[in-house]
Amino acid sequence: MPRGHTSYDEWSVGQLAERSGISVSALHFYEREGLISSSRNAGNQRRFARHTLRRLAFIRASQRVGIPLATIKEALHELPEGRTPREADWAVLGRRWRTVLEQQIEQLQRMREDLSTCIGCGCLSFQRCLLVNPDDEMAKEGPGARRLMPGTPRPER
Amino acid sequence: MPRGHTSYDEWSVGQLAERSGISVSALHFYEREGLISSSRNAGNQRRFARHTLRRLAFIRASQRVGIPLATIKEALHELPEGRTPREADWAVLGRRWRTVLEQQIEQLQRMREDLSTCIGCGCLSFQRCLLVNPDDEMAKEGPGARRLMPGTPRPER
DNA sequence: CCTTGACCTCAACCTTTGTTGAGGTGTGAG
DNA sequence: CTCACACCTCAACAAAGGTTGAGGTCAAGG
Repeated sequence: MPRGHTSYDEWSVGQLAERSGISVSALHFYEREGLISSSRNAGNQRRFARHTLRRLAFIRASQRVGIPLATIKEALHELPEGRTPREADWAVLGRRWRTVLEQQIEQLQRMREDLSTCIGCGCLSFQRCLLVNPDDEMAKEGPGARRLMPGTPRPER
Repeated sequence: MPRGHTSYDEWSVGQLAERSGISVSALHFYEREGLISSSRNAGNQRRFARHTLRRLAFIRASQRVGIPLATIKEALHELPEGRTPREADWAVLGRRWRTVLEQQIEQLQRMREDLSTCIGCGCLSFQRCLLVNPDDEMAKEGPGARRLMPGTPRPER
């Protein structure tokens, strides 16, 4: 360990990567994108506060739900800037995400319904059910990879 | 309508695009990628069989669930090549997708649980719950945009 | 003293899912 | 006959979410 003096309050990228399971390059990327932040030590190396691990947990969890980084970033910007976020601060975000989650679960359940009723019953409305989904907002999105999230606005099609 | 003679059995890209709500460029793309196929008329224009609309419905529906095109393609290749797929053929795919759907719904529900128990109760295991998700396969995936699907294998990290 | 390991920056590249545009063909209508 | 319109191909670009590599710094251990 070349760069000793492992403080209890600050972690290097390497340590953070190891503890979070997120690669160093991804951490750099997240910092560039403004999802996490760090200070620098005398040798210009990043030092992350301990609570960064929570931000990372939140980021990863949100990604698993299909929320794009840009949206996650917005949410994270609602956390207090100066002090270490408390349980209550996270709870606010948690409640917001719950709503999103519930919508997505509903989406999937509706889809599951469609699959069994439209295909299962042999009716002819198969493609109407699947294709012309009445409350399908995603179809209006622009180019690029599609995600489950209603997502950020994009240029017109 | 310059190119008249609208057969009941074959559609031009334009017609298919209009009926499916999928752009012409996307249809070209799907054909290049082998998700749909067409024959050509005398003037080298694409002619799609009527049942292509069902394939498209299936593709769109699958995408809404977060399944990548490569996986959808594989599934579609299980449809009979020669004849027009029947209800029963689609039902097979439908059942497969149901399984995927159910897994994803479970994923999301577990996540919702985690959010309320780990954040809501104020316990300290927040990041353990969210970050070290025991059956999280996605974390092992490579670069690129992440999707909800367990997905196709990728090069090592 | 020199090597080694962790760190730094910056630019280039990767995949997915398409869109956009340039340049060309074919045909039905006026 | 000419125009407009739908179609064709091929190449380039887009956005998200990173990875990879080149070239350089710094401090500890042999």
